[in-house]
Amino acid sequence: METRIVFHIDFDYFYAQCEEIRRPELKIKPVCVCIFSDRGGDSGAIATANYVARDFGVRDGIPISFARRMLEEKDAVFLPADFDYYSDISEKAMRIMQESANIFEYVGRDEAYLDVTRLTDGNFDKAEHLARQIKNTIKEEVKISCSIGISPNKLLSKIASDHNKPDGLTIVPPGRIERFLDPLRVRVIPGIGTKTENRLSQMNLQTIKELKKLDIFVLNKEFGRKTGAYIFNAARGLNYEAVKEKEPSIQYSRIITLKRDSNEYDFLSENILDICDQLHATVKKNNRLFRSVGIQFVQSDMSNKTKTKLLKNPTSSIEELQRNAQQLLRDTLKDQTKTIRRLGVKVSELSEPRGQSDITSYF
DNA sequence: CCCTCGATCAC
DNA sequence: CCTCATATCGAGGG
Repeated sequence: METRIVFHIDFDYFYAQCEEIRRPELKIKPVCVCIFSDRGGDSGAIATANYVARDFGVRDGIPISFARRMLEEKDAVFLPADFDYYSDISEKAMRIMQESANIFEYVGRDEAYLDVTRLTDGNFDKAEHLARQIKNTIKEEVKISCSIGISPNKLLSKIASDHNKPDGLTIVPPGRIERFLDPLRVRVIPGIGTKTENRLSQMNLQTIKELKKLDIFVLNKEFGRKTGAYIFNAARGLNYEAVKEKEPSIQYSRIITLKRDSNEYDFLSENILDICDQLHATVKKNNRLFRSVGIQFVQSDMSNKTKTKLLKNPTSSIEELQRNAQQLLRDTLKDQTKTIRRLGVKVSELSEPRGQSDITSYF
C-alpha cells in the first residue's frame, strides 16, 4: 500500500468569520454566534466565537449567559446563528476544494478531507504548494481563512489542521510522525473526549508519548475492542481509513428545548407533534422511508433517556411517525419521575422508496 | 441473530 | 447554566 497524501481543511471560527464578512466592523469586537433555545432570554449556547472573544475565555458550547459575563463592558456582539447564510459561504469554499482533490469528503459545513495523492504525485512539497494555492483561492474568492493539515492519513491531518490556527498550515510527512505526536496531549486525538481523557489521566497518562506505554490488552479491557485498537493505533499515528465521498445519512433527528421542564403527557405530546412535523420535512426532502422511530429525553439533571421502536414496514407517513412517537412517550412516562428539559425524535433504519436502486429491494 | 438502550464524541 | 445532529460501540435481553 502506497503512502497517501491527505488534507484536512477546517474553516477558522467559521460562523463568526462569516458574520465578519458581511459586517467587517465586527472584526475588532468580540463576536459570539449563538443558538438561542426556545426558553427566551439568554438560554442557549455559543456555537462559535471569534478570536477576540476567545481571548476573554469564551469557548464553543458554553452557555450564552456565561459568555455575557465574560464579555461585560467589552462591546461584544451576540448574534443568532444564520445557518442558511453560512451554508452558502460553505458551498462556495467546498467547490474550490473539491476541484483540487482526487477524492473529496465533506464532513460538515466547516471541514473536509481531500485525498490528493495522485494530484501531487505523492510528493509532500507539491502538496504544500497545492495547500497554499487552495488557501489563497478560498481567501480571494470567498474571503475566509482556513487551516490545513497535511499527512499520510485522515487522523494525523485532522490533528495537524488543529495544531496551528487560525490560518495555519501544518505538514506531517511520514518521517516526522512520532516527533509531531509524542509531546501532544492525548485529548487531541479525535475520539478521545473529556471522559476518556479523564480516565487516562487517572492512569497518569497525559501525553501521547505516555499513552504509548499502554499495551493493546489493557486498552481493549478499558475501552472495548474497537476503541482500544483505535487508540492504540492513533497513538502511533496509524490510520487506514480511506477518504471517501460522504454517504447519505443513516438517521435523522430533531431535538428541542421545552419552554418549561415538565413530565405531563399533554404538554409533551403537543411538542412531540411539532418535532415530528419538522423531522418529517427532512425525511421528505431526502425522499426516504424509515423503519425505526425513537424519542429522547434530556431530563432536568441533564441525564438522557431514550426509547426506540422498530416498525413492521418502512414508511414515510407523518401520521405513523406521530402515532409511534406519542406511543413511546406514553410508555416512557409510565415510570418517569424526573422532569424533562429537552425532547427529541429520531428516525432510523432508513431506505429508499421502491423502484429506486437499493440492495434491500431485491424482491 | 435481532432488538433496545445508555455512553461517548463532537457538530 | 447546559444548542443541535449524527455516528459508533458495547452490554444485556431474548
